[in-house]
Amino acid sequence: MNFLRKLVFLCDMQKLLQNYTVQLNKALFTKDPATSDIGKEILKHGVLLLHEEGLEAFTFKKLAQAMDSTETTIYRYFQNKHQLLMYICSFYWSQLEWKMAFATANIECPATKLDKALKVLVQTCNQTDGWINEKILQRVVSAESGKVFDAHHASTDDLKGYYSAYHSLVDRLAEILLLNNPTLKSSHGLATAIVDTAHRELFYYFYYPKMNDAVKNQQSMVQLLQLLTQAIRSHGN
Amino acid sequence: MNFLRKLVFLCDMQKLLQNYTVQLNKALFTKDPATSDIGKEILKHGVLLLHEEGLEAFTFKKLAQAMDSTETTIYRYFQNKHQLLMYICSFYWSQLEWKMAFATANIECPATKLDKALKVLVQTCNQTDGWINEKILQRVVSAESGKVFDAHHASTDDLKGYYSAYHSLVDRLAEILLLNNPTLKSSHGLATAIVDTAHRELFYYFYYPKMNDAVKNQQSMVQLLQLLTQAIRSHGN
DNA sequence: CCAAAACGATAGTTTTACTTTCATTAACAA
DNA sequence: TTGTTAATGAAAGTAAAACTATCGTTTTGG
Repeated sequence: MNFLRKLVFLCDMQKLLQNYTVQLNKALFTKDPATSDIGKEILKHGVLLLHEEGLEAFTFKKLAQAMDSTETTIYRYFQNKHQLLMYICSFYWSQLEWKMAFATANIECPATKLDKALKVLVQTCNQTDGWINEKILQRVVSAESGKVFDAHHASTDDLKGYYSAYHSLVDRLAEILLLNNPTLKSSHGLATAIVDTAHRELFYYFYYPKMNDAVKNQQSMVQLLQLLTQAIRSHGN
Repeated sequence: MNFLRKLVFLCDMQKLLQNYTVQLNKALFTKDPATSDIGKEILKHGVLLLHEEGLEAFTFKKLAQAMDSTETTIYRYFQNKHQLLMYICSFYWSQLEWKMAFATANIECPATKLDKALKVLVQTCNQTDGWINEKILQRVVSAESGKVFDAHHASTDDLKGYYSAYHSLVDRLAEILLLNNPTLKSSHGLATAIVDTAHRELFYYFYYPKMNDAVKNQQSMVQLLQLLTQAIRSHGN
């Protein structure tokens, strides 16, 4: 793909994503924020405030002030800040899966498909003018998503819905892995490891750039994942 | 190494670890818990209670009750529950580094050294009779350590000390990686990714065993890391 | 045995994380 | 039009968490 085609491709995708909304699983909200203006305001300002304050210092009170509304209203949409964070993460993952699907569509070669999928995982978002700020969204998810995988969950039934966006993304990658090496026995586990690693790399890239020689730049993130790719293809042979 | 020698090795190591204490960095406490009996009680019961309740529901009040002391006393050692969690994680990492050093000592072959180092990372702890319950400690760290890597830290100066145990572990692994492939440019970044991946695998193994086909058993965790190993050795050649 | 540090007991403050109630507005249906 | 319902806002209140302060007692090390 030459430079121009790449540019057209990216613009096309960004345009399509500009007004991206999803119907996420019911375990993620009390009232679906995607169905009302005020719901979207909660998400929009929620992302910005989470970025400024971090999950610990973030409160519904501050959020209500920031979006010029009331605590009561926010509680009508989300049970607590963790549910809101999980919704936001799921939104991101769902969007990421969409990007991955788009980037790998109509590509026959398994190796190319995998390469493109991995690049999507570590691509930094720069779009700041959509109804949700994707650049900030990515930073928030990379910083806080580690906190949503909890060992102390209520019931295992809720779990499926709660993590469905994440799993959907992982599953898509797992399929691409299998295309590259049909003998892989733990494609799902590998896909999980890869997605998590990509998230961690982005986290270091954004917040600890000096701490980690591997993530001085994006190129090195891609390299790390390619290292994984290499291993995947040769595994079992 | 045959079965008997392996057993002797393990027993030896466990004995040495039985009364393991460390002087951890000053950024991790107000008053060093390793220097008093009550400090150790805080750590011991802290681990157990964190395991039962999870970080969210865990409070110093409950901890004080569990160890038959007072909130005030605990606050004399730790500023808040996050600092306590970080201390506990650092304790674990420090111990893990010790195990890694022990397991790889006096081994010349880089490949064997790496293999042993990786196995230490995904080895499940079963010791429950030390002054600290290692089995529970490992579960707590695998469940909660994701929450200590925060993007919203006070000053960058404190950071070095705050994460020094973690980095020390990563550095040791990075050195072993370099022995295996001196051309590696991002040994530190790779080591970070491997340690994190190992942690994640243990987390899935303990808490989501059915969710992830890769971690049905420990063997598959080792396989995943060996897959990484393979890649590391062949990288750049 | 004395001085200093460590600990416990009690009480108090501020903030968070919610819940409750009721009034207002917008929407839409008969 | 009017009546009904859903959505939001405003205000107040509660329970618990997350500390802080004071002071008396115990422990310990020199």
